[in-house]
Amino acid sequence: MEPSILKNIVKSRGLRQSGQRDLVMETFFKQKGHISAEELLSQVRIKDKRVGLTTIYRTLKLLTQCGLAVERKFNRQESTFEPARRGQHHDHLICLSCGRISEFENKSIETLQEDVAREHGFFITHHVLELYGYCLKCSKKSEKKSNTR
Amino acid sequence: MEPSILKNIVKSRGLRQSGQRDLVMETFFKQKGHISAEELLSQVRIKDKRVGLTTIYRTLKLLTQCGLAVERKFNRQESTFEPARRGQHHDHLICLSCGRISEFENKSIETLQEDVAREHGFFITHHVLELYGYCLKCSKKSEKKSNTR
DNA sequence: TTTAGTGCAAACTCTTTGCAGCTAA
DNA sequence: TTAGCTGCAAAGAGTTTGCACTAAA
Repeated sequence: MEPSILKNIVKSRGLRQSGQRDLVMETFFKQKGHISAEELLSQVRIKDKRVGLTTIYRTLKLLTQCGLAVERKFNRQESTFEPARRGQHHDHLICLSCGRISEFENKSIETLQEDVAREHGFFITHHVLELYGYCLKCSKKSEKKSNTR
Repeated sequence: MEPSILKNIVKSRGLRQSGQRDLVMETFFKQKGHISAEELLSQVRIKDKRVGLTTIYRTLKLLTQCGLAVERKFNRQESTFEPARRGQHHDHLICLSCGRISEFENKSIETLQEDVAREHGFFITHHVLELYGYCLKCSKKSEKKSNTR
């Protein structure tokens, strides 16, 4: 899916195709979840040890600018990136224990957001909705622990 | 309101009362909105030029740990802090043009969030809902500009 | 007198930039 | 041949930490 779009963008912007960039992009789109620059680097370095962090950042920036990647900052300092899926907005559940990130979509919430915006004379371009807490697995674990205590 | 709570915390933790910390806290609770460490420093330095950024960060951390302040990261790298109001959760509208932050509360959205969490077997501890876009003033400005163009 | 608090400078984390060499077109 | 691409090292921004000094109790 992505490769052709990518090649067009690379061409139309007068950019060059390069081995490193191809590898970074390929690796990025192969994984599905949220990945940090550092994590992507170590994935990429499995195939080519010479790639630098700078190239990772530059490629991710390029992808983000083209709308092919989305940058997010959850809890932490560091950014994570995920492949953009056209027209498919979604929000996130972030487990504070295991760090797992799941996604959800809820049209009713978005409608209510628009209502809020209207009341405030505000025009929404985008939003961030992140639910922090504990996933099923981690809730069960801590339940067990507190029972046997 | 806050001073007594503060003094109790300071006492109960074996901390000392100090001029700088008092000034930082006083300045912080006097303003209502969202303020960055850097901004708070310049406010504080109006009254006492010798206070350092370190003290600001240390005091804000203390307040955050005590639950008297809430740290938020909107768009940018830098954190902003706001006085916590007990039991009063609210979410934010952030104008991308003028940077103004307004607040709202919407129980229906929160109920829907709980529904989503239940579906995923997820236990929510807290959430972040930020609506980015343009406030009324800024929308009007850009409208004018594009009309006269 | 003791020990927490302070400011400075240095360190740290994550990200970006300058630069000289490299390489696709 | 000529730009864009690269990795490295250095620089940035925001925040934290080590340290010697100061000051509250």
